[in-house]
Amino acid sequence: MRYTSGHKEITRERILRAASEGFRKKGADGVAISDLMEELQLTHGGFYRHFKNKEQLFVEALKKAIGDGEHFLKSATENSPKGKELHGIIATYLSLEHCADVQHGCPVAALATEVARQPKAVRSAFDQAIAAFISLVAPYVPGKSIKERESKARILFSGMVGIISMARAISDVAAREELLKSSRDMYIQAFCSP
Amino acid sequence: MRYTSGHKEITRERILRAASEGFRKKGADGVAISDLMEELQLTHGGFYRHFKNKEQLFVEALKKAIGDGEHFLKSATENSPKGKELHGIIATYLSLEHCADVQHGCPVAALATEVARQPKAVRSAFDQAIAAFISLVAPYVPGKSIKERESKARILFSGMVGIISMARAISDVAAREELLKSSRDMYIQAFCSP
DNA sequence: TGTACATCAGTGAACGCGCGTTCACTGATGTAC
DNA sequence: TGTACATCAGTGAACGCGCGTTCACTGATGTAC
Repeated sequence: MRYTSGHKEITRERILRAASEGFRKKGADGVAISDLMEELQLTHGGFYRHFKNKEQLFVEALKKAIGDGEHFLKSATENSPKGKELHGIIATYLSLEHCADVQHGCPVAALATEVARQPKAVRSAFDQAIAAFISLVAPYVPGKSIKERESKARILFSGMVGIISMARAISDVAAREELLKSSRDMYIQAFCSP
Repeated sequence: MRYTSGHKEITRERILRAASEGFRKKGADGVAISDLMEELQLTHGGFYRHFKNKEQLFVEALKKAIGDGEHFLKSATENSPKGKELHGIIATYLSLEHCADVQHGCPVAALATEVARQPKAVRSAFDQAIAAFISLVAPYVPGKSIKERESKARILFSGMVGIISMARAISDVAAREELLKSSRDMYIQAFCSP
């Protein structure tokens, strides 16, 4: 072979990373394969040595983004002081930094309205993302039963997704920051007290 | 002229209505001008007698959808029993019917993540939609000052947008209905008590 | 009232571009002998 | 150890399609005279 062993897998990973950021930043229809490959100093023809087609790329890129999100969330809660985990999650999720950094942020907040129109394979991956978030967050949400904690976690997550996607759509900077700040306060108050 | 006076404006309105529903259902990139015109039994060439280009169509269609939303909201609150207006707004917005009927539903919930990537003209229209919703809803939100009511209305709206767009993205029907039901209860409880 | 011309909403062929996908080819390395 | 052949990640031209946009044309009605 022309390249060292493991080379192919490395290239595949590079494509996936670029795609997972590209899709979040530019949307499901906003990423052209030729641009994506060019970004990695490759030509578009080689893409099909790694993926069957663009849909497969989208699904795998979404899963990658979800995996990153889980990892981030896990390490964030582990590094939070005991009893302050949920507070930390909310403050981070609704931060100016997360809002400004679409390409590295939560894929659900970046792609929610578009995913609703995607084929089944994509939507199933999405279901997984939500389930993952819920099971990671639920333990820190106050509530009498697991069911209640999970239900609250779902509402919290959906709400925060809405805030971030709205904040990104708003063109007025001051209004955006005000929304983030006030919702952060309100969500912490609503979800972090027993 | 070949057509009766007022004919042109009627056609323009028909195009706008079809577009405003089409964009909500299929997304900003999902509506082809030729399909849109065919739906109205017209040919694609005539489109440019009515609109400069597709971007203008999108902006005007979005504004139309926003106008419809305001109208709907206004009549809904007027027909609610006194003191129950906010309860009615939340229950309607988070209903199964609204969730299932994207094309006639809230344009913000249908297009939020895509609008963030659109040009300024679109995003300004979006800002207006939010402002309109807020000023219509704020009077019914409990709070000490106008500022507090408006701030709460913004958080409520963003949260509901998130719930609906997530519910639509989720492929599992039972999970979707559970999310809508439980969030409806929680939002009513959180926002409708003084 | 009748005739000639202007208007303009709508038609449909054509253009150009972007983009997903295919395919014959390259050339460095691995393997068989 | 050396030679012949196979492999396959990556190349870049080419294909085909969808779609936004343009444009010469149509033909019924309005207007000027």
